[in-house]
Amino acid sequence: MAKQAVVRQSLKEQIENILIDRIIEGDLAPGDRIKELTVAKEFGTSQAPVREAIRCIETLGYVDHVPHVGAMVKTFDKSQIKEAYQVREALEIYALPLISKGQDRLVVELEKCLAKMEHATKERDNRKFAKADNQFHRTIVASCNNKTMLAMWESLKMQSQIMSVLVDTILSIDEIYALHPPIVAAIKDENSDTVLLLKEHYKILEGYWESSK
Amino acid sequence: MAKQAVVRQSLKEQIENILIDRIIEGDLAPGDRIKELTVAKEFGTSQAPVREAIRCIETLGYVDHVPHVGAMVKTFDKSQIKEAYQVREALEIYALPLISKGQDRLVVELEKCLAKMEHATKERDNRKFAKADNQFHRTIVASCNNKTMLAMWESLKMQSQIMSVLVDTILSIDEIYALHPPIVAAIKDENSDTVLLLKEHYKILEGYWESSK
DNA sequence: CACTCATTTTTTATCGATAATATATTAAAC
DNA sequence: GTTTAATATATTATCGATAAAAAATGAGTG
Repeated sequence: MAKQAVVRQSLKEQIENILIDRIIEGDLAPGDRIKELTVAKEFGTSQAPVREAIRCIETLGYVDHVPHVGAMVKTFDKSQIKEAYQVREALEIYALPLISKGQDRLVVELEKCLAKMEHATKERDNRKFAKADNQFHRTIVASCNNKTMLAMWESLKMQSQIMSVLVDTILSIDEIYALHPPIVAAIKDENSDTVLLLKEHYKILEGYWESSK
Repeated sequence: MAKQAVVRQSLKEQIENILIDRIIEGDLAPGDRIKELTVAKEFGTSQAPVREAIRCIETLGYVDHVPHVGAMVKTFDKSQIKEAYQVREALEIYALPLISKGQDRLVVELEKCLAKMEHATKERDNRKFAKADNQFHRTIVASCNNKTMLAMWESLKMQSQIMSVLVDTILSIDEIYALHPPIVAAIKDENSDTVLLLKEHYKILEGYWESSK
């Protein structure tokens, strides 16, 4: 029988997760203030666990914090998103060549993501597309079995989320999709240069927001 | 007249910095427990700011935290250090080619680091060497003007610090030093493949601790 | 009307105390 | 003597209240 894990999360943890969710999901928009006592009141707790949660999401980079004034959801400008994507690129470029031949399970995983992306493209569901796209790239980073690296990559999800908002306004969802199948094909091929394709992918993304300043 | 900045740090911030320092400097060793009220008593504060500080250094990855038990300085095993060095490598490999020709100031900076490293090597001062070595690699990452990337690189300093303890036990300080001048030379040369040398650098490091399991 | 300064309000920062939980200790049972 | 249960102790988790700081308000002055 599967062990029924009794989840006993501290208030701080629960509040932290909820706040992060709200930021990621856009319920808390960049610039919005997060007032400690307001949140505390909402959850029926005291100020302390809320404070701790806020400080943690501050360290995680979700909010800016001015002493004696408070926390507000971070506003990302284009240059910060660009920076985040460079880091993503750096990590993925490192991970990709480590994918040894015959990683069938990985290819299957990536193809699943491709299918989801394609489906979302046809439905013009930007949010779903962004999610599948993220999963695609995450799979690449995860493939090299480096938890530290994966954690770093994931810590950028905030910026990636912001990016996904831009999809289909600045960027065409179809064009982004088109960048991915060749990468999977190259992994299967073994002779192709996967890294080159990935660099191309990021170059094109960068080109888009450079042109839309 | 230069503005005299009145530094007004919150207790939480001060405590956080002090604790991080202690961990980095080794005054708090891996496995050591950090008790909230003990720290609070030491600094003459209440528990609250100490708690916040500890939670922050927890999200920063310096300590592990077990609910209702407390925080202890993280113990890194070899595989985690290996992971951290892979991330360092990934970021530096990305940054290095971006260093365009004629970055004289950068080369000067790197040569300063080389000098410090050489000096430390002769004096057999491992700590000083590790510091200069870190500065060398940090300079490379910093060169690409990506604050996000630099922040990520720096978040690994904990692991790098641990690594420095191993210098001259597992690793010979002279051999590590020898890996660096060629990189600077290659940057100056313009025709040489800097990335290849950097990869070589990390391959050798990895080889050392692989062999010492 | 604009500007300064005092006043009030809002919100964070910190405190001291209590509740909840986990660990250590002891006692009892078999 | 080992195992189980009960108790005691240590420590975190949370609370409610107060202090400190910043921002907003408003009165007075040129």
